[in-house]
Amino acid sequence: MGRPKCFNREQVLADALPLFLEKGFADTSVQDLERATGVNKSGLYSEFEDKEDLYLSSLAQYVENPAAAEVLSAKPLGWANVERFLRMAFECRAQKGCFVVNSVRELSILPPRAKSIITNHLKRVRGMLVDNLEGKTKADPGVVADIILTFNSGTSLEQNLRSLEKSGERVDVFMRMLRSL
Amino acid sequence: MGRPKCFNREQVLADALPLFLEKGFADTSVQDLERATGVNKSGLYSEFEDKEDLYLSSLAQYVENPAAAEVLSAKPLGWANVERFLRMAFECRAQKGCFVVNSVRELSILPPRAKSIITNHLKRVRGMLVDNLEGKTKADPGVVADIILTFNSGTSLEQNLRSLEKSGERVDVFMRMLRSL
DNA sequence: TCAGTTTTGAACTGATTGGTTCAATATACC
DNA sequence: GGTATATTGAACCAATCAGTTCAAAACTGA
Repeated sequence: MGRPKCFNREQVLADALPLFLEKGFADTSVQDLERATGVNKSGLYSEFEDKEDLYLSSLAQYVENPAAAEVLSAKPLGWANVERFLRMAFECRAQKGCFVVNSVRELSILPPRAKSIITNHLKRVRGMLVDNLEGKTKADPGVVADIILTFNSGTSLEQNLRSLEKSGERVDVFMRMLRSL
Repeated sequence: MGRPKCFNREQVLADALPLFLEKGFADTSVQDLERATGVNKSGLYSEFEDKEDLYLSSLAQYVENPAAAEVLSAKPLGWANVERFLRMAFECRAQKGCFVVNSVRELSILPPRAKSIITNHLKRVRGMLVDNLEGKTKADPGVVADIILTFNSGTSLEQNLRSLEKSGERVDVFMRMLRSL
């Protein structure tokens, strides 16, 4: 044994996340990451291969967050879960949008693994949405799930821009639309 | 008079646009812009103050594009216009999403004027949507317009990620939802 | 206390960034 | 054709980028 490292991988990822979330990959410098995490370059590069690796690890940890999964698998399945899922975008992640959504915008300059992390995650959420919709709508549950995901992406994106006021009413009306199908 | 410049401002903006659209502001270098526009640095810097100015000018020209305005002001106003507007996202801009939507993701590192260009544009489109919805829905037309804009943002964003197959069906179902309100 | 092992901070590298400078060049007008 | 004026390309700049190196420091186990 030697000197123990004075940082914790998961904590570093958690500290890096809001930075990547706000500035994206390209405009976040390693120096920024040092400041935000409190870990020196040599520390970071001993734990992660490069900036891309740190970003991907941060993204991977983000999608492992069980919050969304919990909401969508609460019994009994149904519209109530969908509505809670949509409202999470404003409340739970009241920060600055969703890391996954923001990453999509930068896909073209991110390593290919980013795309697979994101598509896997979306596939999982879509599946859970379908489970909640099965038998609850006359329309194709897959298509409805896609519409919900699209609406959610739009919502997350707009958090970079709009004030969140009155967004509750938007979800109200959107849910009425969904239920009336 | 002296030597006439051998490039055209609007053409430069048009050439720069797909580059900014794909890679965003931060990851597009001036060298990239030279290549894409065929105009040398000194040419670019004689026409534009800096990279931000070029980006903003490109964005401003983009939102002046009359395509969306034409679709939404075709007589008679109504659902058909809304549907055509939503389908434009896949067809007309079959490229890689909407410049406005992609800019939102980068707002935090863009000059403040970007935000005002974008909010102005969204306000205009929202107004035109409301005009098309007035009297056509029992719900608040403003809220419905917001939902349409949110859905459209989501759609544009996902063009960075998904294949466009079956997206037509999504619009079909979404329009049914809207009409049933 | 000391040997062995690991982390750390700071200095360093080469490439690239946005932006400037300026002499050479190309044009228009007379 | 000559002259005034404007554009051009290439060299140049300081700052920053991601990433490396390594000696000094800090810890463990004995």
